Amino acid sequence: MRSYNTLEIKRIEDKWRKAWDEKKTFKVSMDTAKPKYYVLEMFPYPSGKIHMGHVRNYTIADVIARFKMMQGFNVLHPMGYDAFGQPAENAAIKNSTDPGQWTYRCIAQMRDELKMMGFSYDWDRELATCDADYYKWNQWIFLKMMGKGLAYKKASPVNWCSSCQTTLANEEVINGACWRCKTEVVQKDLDQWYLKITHYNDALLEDLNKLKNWPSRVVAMQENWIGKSFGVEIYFKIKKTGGRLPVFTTRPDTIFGATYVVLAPEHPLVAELVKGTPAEKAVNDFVEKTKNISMRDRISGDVKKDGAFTGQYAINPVNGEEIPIWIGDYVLMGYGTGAIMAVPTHDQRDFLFAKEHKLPLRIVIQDPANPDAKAEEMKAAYEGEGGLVNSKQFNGVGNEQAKAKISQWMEQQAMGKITVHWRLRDWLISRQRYWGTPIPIIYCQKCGAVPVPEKDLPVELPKNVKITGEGGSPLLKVAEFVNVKCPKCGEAARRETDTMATFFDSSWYFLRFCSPKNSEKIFDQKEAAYWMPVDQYIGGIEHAILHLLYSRFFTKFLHDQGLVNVSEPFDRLLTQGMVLKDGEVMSKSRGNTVDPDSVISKYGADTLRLFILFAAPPEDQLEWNDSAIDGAWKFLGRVWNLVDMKFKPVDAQPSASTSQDKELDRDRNSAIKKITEDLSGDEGFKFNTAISQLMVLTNRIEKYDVKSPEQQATFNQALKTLVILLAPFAPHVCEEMWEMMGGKESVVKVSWPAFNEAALKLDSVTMVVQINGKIRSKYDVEADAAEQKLRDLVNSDEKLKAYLEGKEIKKFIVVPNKLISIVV
RNA sequence: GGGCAAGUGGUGGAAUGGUAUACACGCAGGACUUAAAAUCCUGUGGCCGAAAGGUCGUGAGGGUUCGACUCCCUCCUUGCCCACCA
Repeated sequence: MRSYNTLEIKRIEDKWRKAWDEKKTFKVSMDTAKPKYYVLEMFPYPSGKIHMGHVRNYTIADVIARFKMMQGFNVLHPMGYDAFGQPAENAAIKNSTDPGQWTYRCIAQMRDELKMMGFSYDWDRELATCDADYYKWNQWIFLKMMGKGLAYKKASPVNWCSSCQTTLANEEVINGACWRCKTEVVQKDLDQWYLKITHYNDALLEDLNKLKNWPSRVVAMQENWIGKSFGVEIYFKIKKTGGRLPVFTTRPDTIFGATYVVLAPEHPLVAELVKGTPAEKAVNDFVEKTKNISMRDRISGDVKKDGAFTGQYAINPVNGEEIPIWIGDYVLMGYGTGAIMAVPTHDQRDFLFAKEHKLPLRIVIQDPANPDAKAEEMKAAYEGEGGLVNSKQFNGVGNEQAKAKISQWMEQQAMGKITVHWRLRDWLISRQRYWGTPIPIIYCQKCGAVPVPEKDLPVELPKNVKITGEGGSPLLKVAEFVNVKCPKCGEAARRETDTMATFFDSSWYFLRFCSPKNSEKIFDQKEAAYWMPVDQYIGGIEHAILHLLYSRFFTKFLHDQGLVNVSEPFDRLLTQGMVLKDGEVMSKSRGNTVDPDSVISKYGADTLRLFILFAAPPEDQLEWNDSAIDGAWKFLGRVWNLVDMKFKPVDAQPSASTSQDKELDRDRNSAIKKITEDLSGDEGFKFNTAISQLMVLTNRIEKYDVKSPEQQATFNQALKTLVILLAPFAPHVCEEMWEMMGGKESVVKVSWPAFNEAALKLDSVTMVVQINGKIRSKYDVEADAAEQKLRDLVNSDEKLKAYLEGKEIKKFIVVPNKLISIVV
């Protein structure tokens, strides 16, 4: 008898981790004869220690990977590190170390911790984005995009984080603050590199329809972010100059109700409009004032609508009316044309602005519930539906219908143009930081911005650079990096010193995993054609927009270059829930973390894996519970004891003679069926119920009474099945038990068992009798009993007499093998 | 303001039209032990009842149905995402 205790478990886990490493059990290569399965978790930033969020994410992936291996798939399950980024620089400043050294040290530690969990990675494919042979291909992609006009430089107001001393993408600004450090973001005019993600507006939106196996909320979030809106660009005329003033609206049905026009303070026409007029000073003061307000305050939901009158008028093309031109801080330069027509009666924001500045109102849509409404008496804008009024030839038309009619009419009359506007902006990728991929550009006095020739890639990031955090790219101070010759004309030139946003690195790593060692190409096309798409992707919901949108963009670009044959990278997506402690997200700053290390040293990795999957469905939040983990430990101990003490090799065929034999075989088969379904993921992965089914089978096996060699064979068969089914969840201890039961090779090489439908059939079933919807009796009857037989049973039932006597049976409903429902 | 989830015992959760609370945690009682830990056994939604049994019960209210945690309508609460986007 071998005891089941912490020490023994530690010995077993070490033994099998070593065996997997030495035998390269999880090494995989392309094999067109076998069906492939690519399972991938969002790779970590290597901060050193793994946390429970990682454990949860990677355990989910590992169970799927191992299950698919046992089902006979050729499974690609790689791991790598998203290794560029600011924390390394921050650590460098704090500890005066080199970001590179710090990062590689963290990677080494992280690798050890991942190995402790027993994950089934093909370690030969490991990569880190800070390796030059990885980021070389970042530069390559950048140049390819540039060649297609999809990477370009422009001067524009950008989001600037004064704490991180760098620019940020729109996607990195959360509620007007930096996503990383929560510092308020300010606008700065800078000349920066952009990727033209908007080139793929339509495809990114359209193809969301293909993502049937993504959580609907992620699809909705992306749809929202891309933000397609249909409307009309209406050409107002500026009275003074006769120039054209286009405004964008999604409500052309309200055009006859426009009583003023508002421009964004940043609108290029503002200065020209007021130059030399009495309004000039007031307007310029207002523009200055808005500039100094942070974006966060400007969009803080404050309903007060500030603005200033330009003294100028615009002419409404549909009726020739002259209406005042204002500027207002509620109009944003970044959307539409940066100018709006205001219809205060039917838009709440316009309503508030009109009230604030005493501007006129006119009703053009009649509220059916309040047909005699007076514009002057309105307390709020009416934004509902209704028939048009005060709208000339369109009076009486329903406003939804009027949208189309008026749009078409305006287009015919050349008063405007039917247009589509997008919320999605081009992606700003320049970062004034050191620890990232150098942007492969050389600036020459004569030739301008010259791409570094492909043969000169990678542009290597210089080592031993002093990081001070004092602003400006640290690379600026590295003379031998900056001063180069122009690749075109050979004259002295200057290298770009900004690096790429790290989201660039993670936008295509799943492709590199297909052939990570290829030094000739970004990836081997044949390998990518075989492995892509990722069949199952797993990660946190926090990447619902950023990373997942960028990855889709890159895949579409590389698809268009003919490099990859899929246009969407991830077939199925699972967003796992957060791990909580005491009702709050586990985090260092809250001080409520549980260290996976300490759990592993007490219980082993298998218990941790089992608990984290059992405690909640994968998408839900998971509340950490120190005592509940004992349950997982005890369960593994019970299975262990069965194998250790009750398993006895026997030369006999399984018995099926007694009812308990048949029952055990039925339990075995139904466990196979249920667990196979739960792990298939067709209706979501249900690890928690799969584990409960393993517990049920264990309970049944424990109760089974062995009295003959044949019954020992039945018992052995059930126990072997249990260990096989448990193996993806608790791989170390299952390898050991499999070996104890005579297994010659790794349990992951054993085929996943099939279930026998016939064995699931019950001889007798419990049927429930309902009278008027209430349960009044139960019978054990043979399966598939005829209705007449059930009627006889009901009629002879003494218990039911009280309910049936003297009453007429109106309905007699039989649900086969489940229940009888009687209505009296 | 818009969108998406979710609301079930003391706790995590199960059941997607058919016996609500599977499986665990916790708790209570018992066995083993000098004792404890570990392990094993039994019980465990509320109320009434000695028991048999009855009755109520899945956020609230209504509806469909022989039958509703499940479907429909109205509302409440919580979480997440988006948001002066015209």
